[in-house]
Amino acid sequence: MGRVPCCEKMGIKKGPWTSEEDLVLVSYVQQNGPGNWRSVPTNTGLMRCSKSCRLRWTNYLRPGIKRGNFSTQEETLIIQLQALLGNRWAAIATYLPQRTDNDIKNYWNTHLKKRVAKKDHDPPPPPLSTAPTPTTYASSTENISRLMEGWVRSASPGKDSAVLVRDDPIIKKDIHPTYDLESFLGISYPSIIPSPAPAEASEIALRHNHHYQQQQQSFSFLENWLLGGTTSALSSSD
DNA sequence: AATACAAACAACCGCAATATC
DNA sequence: GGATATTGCGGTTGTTTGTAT
Repeated sequence: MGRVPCCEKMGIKKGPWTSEEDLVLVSYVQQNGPGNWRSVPTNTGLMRCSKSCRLRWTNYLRPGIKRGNFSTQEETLIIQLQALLGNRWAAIATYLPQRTDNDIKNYWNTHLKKRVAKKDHDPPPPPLSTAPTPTTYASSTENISRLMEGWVRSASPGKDSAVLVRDDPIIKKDIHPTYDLESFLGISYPSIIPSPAPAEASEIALRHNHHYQQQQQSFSFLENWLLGGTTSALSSSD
């Protein structure tokens, strides 16, 4: 017996996700947590395969994702890590916790690969600062706000929709930067990633800090939105 | 203003690894 | 221990958007 597809092919919707679909997925994950993706289409009524749901969540809707332009530091880090690790995007992504592997991969393929090829003979990039410049770290707040923004325009806000972000179980299980690599690269991580420490301790610290930051952001926006401050919440999310 | 082309991004596909029964 | 289910990962493709002609 061969491997069965993750879902029936018939009736499965493909292509870009709509705001409504995003909301349904976010709402479901907030209630049930990520995982058991196979049951997501069944339980939500989404005409998407489980894999598509997982990918959408992982790459776009998951809390803590930073979107938008890559900073110079991030670029440099990606270039160095790619040189070291090759196209192991998931591994590289662990050093940029707020970027997805897909995002990094896309950025590499569209920007950095060419640049590196072009600058092969150029001097190496300057060393990374130990104090990363503040960046406009978006979180799920922005991701969700974007989809809500579109959704609010086309739907009644009274509609049964998102559930508050009350928990953040989404911490990649393999966030364990190799500290040897860190020292090799001459970098230090932002405060959310502790200095060399036992892997477990660092993961706990990371989880705690990450969790806290997201809660701060998610609560303010989502609670405002759900408690009636839709417009102001949307405009203040920037 | 219209068209062609390129770049950027989102999503899909297939395989591999891991978990569960 | 083997079969099956689930999840993760990397490569690739499709669509959208921006720019040049």
